[in-house]
Amino acid sequence: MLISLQLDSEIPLYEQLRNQIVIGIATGELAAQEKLPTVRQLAEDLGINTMTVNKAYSLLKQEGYIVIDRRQGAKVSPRMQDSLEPSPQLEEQLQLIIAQATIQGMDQSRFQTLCAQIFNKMTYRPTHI
Amino acid sequence: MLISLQLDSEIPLYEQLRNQIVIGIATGELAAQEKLPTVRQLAEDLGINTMTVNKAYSLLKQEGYIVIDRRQGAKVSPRMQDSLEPSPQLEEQLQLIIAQATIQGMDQSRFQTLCAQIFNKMTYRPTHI
DNA sequence: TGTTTGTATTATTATAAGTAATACAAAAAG
DNA sequence: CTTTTTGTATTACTTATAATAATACAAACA
Repeated sequence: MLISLQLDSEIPLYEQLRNQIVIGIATGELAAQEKLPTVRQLAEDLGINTMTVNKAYSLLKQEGYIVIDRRQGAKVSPRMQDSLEPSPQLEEQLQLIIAQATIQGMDQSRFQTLCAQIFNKMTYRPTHI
Repeated sequence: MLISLQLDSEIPLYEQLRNQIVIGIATGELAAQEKLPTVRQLAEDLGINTMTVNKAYSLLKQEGYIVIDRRQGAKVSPRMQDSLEPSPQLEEQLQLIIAQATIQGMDQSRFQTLCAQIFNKMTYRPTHI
């Protein structure tokens, strides 16, 4: 999986890394059970510090996106829990985005078209038991 | 307009303030041409520093959401420019949100229902010339 | 002429980001 | 058992940002 970091971004490196891995999981570029690079390997590839990668991995682990074995390394979680209701944070973020889009003159139909295009790239399916 | 800040949030105060004003404009709670409180007044009401409010106002001004006269104070911009295409930042943020929603088990139809609910609260309409 | 407005300036404190150098425990391989 | 590789914990340092504080200033209006 290709990861590109913007060093001049206002978004912290560990957060950029976390976000791209989340997107990678959702698009299917990172399959379930797939093994992620080691923190040392990824740090070397990206030219950043080991602890910065570790911070991203720890965050992903805490959020449930990946599972970490001491020796096996980091793997994509087999599946996420189906939340019956959208998380409040998701709703807040979405409200802000829609507010900005509205003020910029984007109407609902164009917004939904954009959403549909993005959804079409998401091949992630929770592994039902 | 009611503004509530979370002091223990990881989101900076000036950014929370900026976000809530943007949402207020989109929902119509803040009408176009409406005068915002002075930085001193708002700072006192919220119990925060004047410069923190000023930072939020400066950001909103820079983004085009409000117009500032030296004596008149801050007003909601009469209208925003209709951007023909969605801004890359909007698309990036939306992609991340949809990725997270997908992994959490939310499908496209439920997502669009949520979007529709939020859109229904947005009464902002650009003032066409 | 005052008063109120946003703003510029300077300083201080606290927190976060990023890097760096190690060290350690667990697990697999030899 | 020994070695190697894994994530992780620790400590330290530098830099940047957030927030507050106390002023001061120029523009605009009554």
